[in-house]
Amino acid sequence: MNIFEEYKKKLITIIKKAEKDKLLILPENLNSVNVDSTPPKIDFDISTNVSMVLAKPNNKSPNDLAKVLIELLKKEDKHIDEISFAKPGFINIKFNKNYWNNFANKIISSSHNYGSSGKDKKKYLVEFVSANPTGPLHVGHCRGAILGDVISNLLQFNQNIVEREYYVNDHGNQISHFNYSVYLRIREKLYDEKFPLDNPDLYPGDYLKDIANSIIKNNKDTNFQNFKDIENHLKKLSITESLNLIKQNLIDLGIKHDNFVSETNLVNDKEVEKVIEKLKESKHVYTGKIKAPEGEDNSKWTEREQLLFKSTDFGDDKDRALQKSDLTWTYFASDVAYHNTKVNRNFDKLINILGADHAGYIKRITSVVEAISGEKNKLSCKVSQLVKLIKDGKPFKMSKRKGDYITVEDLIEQVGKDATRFIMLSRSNDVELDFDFSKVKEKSKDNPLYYVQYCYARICSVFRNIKLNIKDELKIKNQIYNYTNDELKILKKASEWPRCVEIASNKLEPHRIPVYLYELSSEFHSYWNKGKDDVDKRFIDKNNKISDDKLALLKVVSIIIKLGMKILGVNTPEKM
RNA sequence: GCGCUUGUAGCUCAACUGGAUAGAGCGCCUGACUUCGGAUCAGGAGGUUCUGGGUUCGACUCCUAGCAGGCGCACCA
Repeated sequence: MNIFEEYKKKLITIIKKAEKDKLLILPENLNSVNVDSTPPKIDFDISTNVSMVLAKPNNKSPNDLAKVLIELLKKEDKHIDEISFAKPGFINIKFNKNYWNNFANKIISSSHNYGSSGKDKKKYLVEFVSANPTGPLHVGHCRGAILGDVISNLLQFNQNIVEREYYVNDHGNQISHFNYSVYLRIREKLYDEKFPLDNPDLYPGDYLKDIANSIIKNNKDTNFQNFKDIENHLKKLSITESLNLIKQNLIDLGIKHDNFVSETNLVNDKEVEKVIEKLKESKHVYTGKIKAPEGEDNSKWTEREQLLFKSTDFGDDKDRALQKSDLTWTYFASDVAYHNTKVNRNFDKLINILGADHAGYIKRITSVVEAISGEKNKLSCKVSQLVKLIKDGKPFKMSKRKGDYITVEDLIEQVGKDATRFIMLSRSNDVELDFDFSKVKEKSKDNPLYYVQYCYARICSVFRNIKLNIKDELKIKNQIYNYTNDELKILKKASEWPRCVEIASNKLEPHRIPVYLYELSSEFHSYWNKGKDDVDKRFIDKNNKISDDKLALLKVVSIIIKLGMKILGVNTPEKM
């Protein structure tokens, strides 16, 4: 139930009828006709730009046109309390009490899906995290993880089918280095050999000691003397160990993937060859040379013939290599194979969440998906920007190589899952995020999460006082309310919720949800405090009774906060 | 050099997918606790939306040319 959308439909019906009656001339399409909420300072409920849009084709000023339209609307719509023209050409409408009664009742009766649009349902695959299985997640991964999870939640809230997937890069050189590092940690433990900390290819982090210990403990019969003999076996063990660390991190963050897809399996199943054959047939793959980038040091550049994907056909600046000089596949090649399996699984839309340092990768992978599927915009990529960690007012640098970074475990332990999620989500994903560790920890009162949770807790406290359970369905016999202007202000905000969800979902911008919830909470807190001076504005009267008007209002606000926080994956405690 | 991305109040960020006088938080100044929970509220100061052009009835938003920061640029993933 989106009141703006409903009104737009109504409006268009009315003006189309007026066209038939030769009262108006309509332009070819009415796409630019909008029905919006009014800015807060304007004391109306909704506004439309229709008279500005129609001004030109009718050769009239918006003002003159508005006079005609206002008369039409007054005649056709019984819910209008007040309607007027405002410069530069808006028509503002205020609804009558009856309208808002119906509105409140509708929200209460549709409490589980208020704001869920359910139109244009699709089947989505969301790939996110996909961090190399070489160790636990760090704070940087965390933002993308939460982003992917909440985008999935949003799409599910709008009744789409969503699969969450993790692509496990368990194949290339980095994994081999990682595996060898685990091996050396095992030798360190078993044969008392020092780990070579100066080798930049190796992973020195302390967690490898834990992995090594665990492998030793669980494989007592294995002889670790010769690396070559056990390399492949050990690789499996190492990957399983580090994936378990990652999975635990994800659980701590409240995230659960449906599938983990292994790169090694794709390679072993010859999926890469299959897709390359397919792309050769469509002339998107050829053998050729790539030029060195200009302006960079290319003294080490050796031009050579190699298998290339023609991504320049799709607007990329150069074609991309599929095969390394040793004739093994590049990361890109197996990712092409992976995306081919995605396309074959018949999803309507694919979504990838990438880290900021992989943004340059987007063009080639969307190109490949277009080449395979023949569909433009089949795959959309979202980049999660860096998280700048700040500790005691100073930037805190991380290095995965040095094993010197804040883990998700630290983060959750110190800040908490809910605060982490809420803060990381409250900024647009393509803006860098300052995450001040000490601030979030110490001054938790300044945290916007608590502002929203507190709003919910206050509502719960009223329910407790009148011996009602917030979780129960609200039963009001006589569903007629008499809201004051202060209360209507909150309902007006509540009416914007479906639009917030719709935009957040269409643009894949979940930060709109926490921003909205904060605003809604703000309206509520403001009203609450008016009760200090004005007894009529308190929810509970002297006799510990509550009016139906106020009870319904509380229920409406609580419903939206609950739904919103659920999308964010954040709790709404009844007491704080 | 090329590509992507960001630039809004002192700081951190929003801005309803082109709308009205650009809004919050923090910080600064002033005020409200015997309360349905002060983790809250009311008010004040604070702006050339990086710059120049363009499209539009209308631009923070779109186009274009710059400026500044970030990320990336074969045989890593």
